[in-house]
Amino acid sequence: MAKMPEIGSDIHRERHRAVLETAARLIRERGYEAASIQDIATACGLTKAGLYYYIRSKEDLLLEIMNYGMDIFEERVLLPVLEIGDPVERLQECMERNVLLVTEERSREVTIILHEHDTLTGAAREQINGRKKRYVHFLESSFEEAVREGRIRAVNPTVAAFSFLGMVLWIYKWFRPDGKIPPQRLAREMWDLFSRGITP
Amino acid sequence: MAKMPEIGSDIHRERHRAVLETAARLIRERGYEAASIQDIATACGLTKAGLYYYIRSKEDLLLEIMNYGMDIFEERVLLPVLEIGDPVERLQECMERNVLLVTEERSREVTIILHEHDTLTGAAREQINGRKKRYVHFLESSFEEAVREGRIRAVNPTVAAFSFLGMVLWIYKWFRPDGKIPPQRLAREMWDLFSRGITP
DNA sequence: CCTTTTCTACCTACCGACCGGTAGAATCCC
DNA sequence: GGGATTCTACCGGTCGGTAGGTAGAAAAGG
Repeated sequence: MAKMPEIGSDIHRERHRAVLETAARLIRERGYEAASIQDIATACGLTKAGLYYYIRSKEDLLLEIMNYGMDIFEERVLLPVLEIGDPVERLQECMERNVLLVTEERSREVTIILHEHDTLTGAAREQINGRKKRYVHFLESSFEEAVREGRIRAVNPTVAAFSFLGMVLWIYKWFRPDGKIPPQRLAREMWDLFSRGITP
Repeated sequence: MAKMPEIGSDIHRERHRAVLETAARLIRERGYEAASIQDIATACGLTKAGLYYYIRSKEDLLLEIMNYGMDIFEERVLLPVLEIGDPVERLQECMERNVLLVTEERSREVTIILHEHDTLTGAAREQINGRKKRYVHFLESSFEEAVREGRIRAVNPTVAAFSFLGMVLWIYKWFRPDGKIPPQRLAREMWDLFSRGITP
């Protein structure tokens, strides 16, 4: 019976992270089901059995990628805005950071979390769903707070949160890095639209 | 060499449509790659070989489902609003119809088009992309027209179109028919948000 | 009206390829 | 030497797809 190293060395952890990133790239490009373990192993410069030295199973690999992605999201989006006092300014900064996260090349792999939202099962699914829900609740609370303080008009916080998320997260489906709209401008114009609407 | 019936009888066409709808349900529930031909055949009450009497290949089945879905979308959303004179009223009606399309049980299978947006390849993919782009261009033109006529303020039509789409189409990821928000109310509140924004 | 042929709508049985995953040996590096 | 790492070789199962057959209805022929 093969044993998994209980405490990986630094170099092991580094290798493991490299596997996650390579696997994430492939899964984002082809989708989870279409990207086979063989493909992923080859892309990592390993055989299939060699890859299994670093992962427990294909589904666990996906879970690890999603948790890794959520870590990046929280580091680059959620945590930096958490302590902004003004709820409107907080939401604006949050949208800008989130737009940049899903548009910039080096962090686009987080969109696996978006696309494969129904792929995991059981406890793994619940774990990721829990982390996602924290974000939704954060948005809902911020909208509630902004309404309470009279900073925005009385909107339904849930509808506002999911509209916010829809605008921002849908981007991964259509945005092209070589297109006409640079990420920074997209973030600005999207907030302007969300903030003031379309009426004159 | 087996030959496909050139002109299907009415009963054949009806069977074919039933196959599409059953397959669509399965593919929406499990995803295209995860729903096997065997699963689909069994769900249709056929053997695998029997199913192939009605379809040419798995990918062609997906293409047919997407075209079928686009037909329903155009019938229930696009065509009815096409001749509304006022661009703002047109966009509002369009959002409401689109929200209802993706939320109501009997038409939810159209969301396969949304989720599997990168699954098709080659000519099939181009065909569906073409039909999708018609919708994007319709929205962009409507925003342009509304700006030109001074009915809305000067927003970027592309950003407005994709924000509109993001809010509306993201719904399939989170909406639950047994949740707290009925489709009709969601449509109304989402338009209100899109129209007036959040500022007081 | 009855037989013969043709066609529709499936079936059984199978194909080669690939799936995720593993046992156990070989190799590498300290 | 001895653990860490990666290999070869293989497992049973399933994948999309197909060759070829057939029951029964419909059409054609006498």
